[in-house]
Parts: sequence; C-alpha cells; structure tokens
Amino acid sequence: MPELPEVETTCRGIAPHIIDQTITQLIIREKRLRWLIPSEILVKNLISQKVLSVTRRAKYIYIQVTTGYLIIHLGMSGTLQVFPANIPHRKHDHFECILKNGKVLRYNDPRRFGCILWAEDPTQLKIISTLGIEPFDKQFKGEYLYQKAIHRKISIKELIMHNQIVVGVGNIYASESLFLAGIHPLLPANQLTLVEAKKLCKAIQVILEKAITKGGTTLKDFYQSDGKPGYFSQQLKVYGREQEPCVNCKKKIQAIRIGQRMTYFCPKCQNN
DNA sequence: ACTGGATCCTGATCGC
DNA sequence: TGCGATCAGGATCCAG
Repeated sequence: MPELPEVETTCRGIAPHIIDQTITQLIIREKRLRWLIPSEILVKNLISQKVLSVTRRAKYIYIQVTTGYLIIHLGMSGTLQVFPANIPHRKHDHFECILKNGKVLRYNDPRRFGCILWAEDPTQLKIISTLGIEPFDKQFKGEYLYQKAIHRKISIKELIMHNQIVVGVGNIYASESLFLAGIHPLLPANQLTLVEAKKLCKAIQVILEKAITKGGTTLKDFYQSDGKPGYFSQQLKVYGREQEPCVNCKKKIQAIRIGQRMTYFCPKCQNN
C-alpha cells in the first residue's frame, strides 16, 4: 500500500490536472469499499463543482470543492490517476470523476480496503479527529515521542506505526526508519531513551522525505499518478532484504514478525 | 487504558 | 498446469 510518501506523490501528481477543473459526471462501478461510497451525497455535492485544492491529512487525500471535501484513502492497494477520458477503464476502477477538460480521475483498488467519503469539515470525522500529528510537524520531536512511548509496553516498531501517535509511518518505512536510527524494532517503547527518541524522529523524517523525492516505493502495485512506479524501492536498506548483507556491517538482515507484520532489521546495527 | 488478534478483499507467488 | 496455502504497503473493532 501506499504509505505517506505514496499518498503525497499521488496528491502532487494529480493536483495540476484537476485543480480549477469542473467535475461533470461521477461513475461509481463498485461502492463496496471499506465503507459504502455515499453515492447520492457525492453526486449532490460534486457535480458542476470546480476543484479548489488537493491536499492530504495522514494518508487521507482531500479534494476540495466549495461546499466541502471528497476524501479518499488508498487502503493497501489503491491508486488514483488522471487519464484522458477516452481511455477505457480497467478492472477495479471503482470510482471516477469525469472532468470538463476531457480528463478523468480514476480510483482503482483491487482489495477494496480503501474508502471514499464526503465531509463538509473533515476534522469533524472520527477517523480524522483521532489522528496523531504529521511527521513533518514542528511538534514531532524527540520529547513528544518520548512522552508518548514512556507508558507503553508495545514494541517501538508498533508504536511508530500507530497513527494516534504519528501518522504516515507504515510497515516499510517503520523498518527503514528504525534501521537508520540504529534501534531494534522489538525494543519496548517504555525503554526508549530521550536520545533515541530524538534520533528516531529525525530518521522518520529523513526516510519519508527521501521517499517522497523518489516518488514513493513500488513493491508491487503502487504507481504514481503518471503511471510510473516509485523509485524508493532501490533505496531500501532492510525491508524485503532478509538474509542479504547489511549495507553497513555485512551481517545478514533478519526478518521477524511483529504484530502480524513482517519486520526487517540488522542484528548488529540495531542491537539495543 | 492498553494489548493482541481477527477482519475486510483480491491477486501474486510458492510448494507440492 | 493446477491447486491450495500463504502473504501483501492499512486501520478498525472487539474481547480480555
């Protein structure tokens, strides 16, 4: 799935094609996503509206019109791309906005773990209001993470993937950030020192920023809005590299399962 | 309040 | 080549 860099890449990719464009028609082929697509509300609010902005909060994409926001989450396997409207749709193109300029914004999601919602004010939605801070927020600092970690027994890897703490850190970037910070993924959160917390915050920001500049990470099915894959996969130091030599110390990268998710780390460089 | 586990769904891959 | 089992980038909900 798209983690934060993939979502950011998607926003940047579609924005120039849809901002200031008028939505003329919606096509909803499959409304059964994580939650049912609110078809009638979308039609009522989006038709004849001009797109004002494309932004995101956590991994939720906000497409703003005058009366509110179309909110799209890509789940594990979703993509959002702009095509000329005459290009035939593909399998799993569940939702699309036809634009006056002859283009179409298409949402494709084989696993249907994503969602499409409407909100006049997204901050009123429960799924949005419970979100933690953005990793690039000024407040996301060592002190913040340290305070959040101090009473928790879960592993540090699970903690940073928790979106009530910090948003946007998914399974790939969690492993990569911990490697960069030199912290073992199984370290109990309440044993994280302030120094380590600072290092980890910085690492998360560095990794996410780098991934954004590379257009995200394509493992299988993520594509940027122009159809190209993301190139950050070439920069992955531990994720998916089980038994391969560590780029720093040559020791073999280990794979373990933490909370049902595969986790990769170097047993020497992350040995606390 | 926290924690671990189950759950939604399709498609790719692997072992037999 | 075919089949079943397993795994995948997320996040919510529930029982304990």
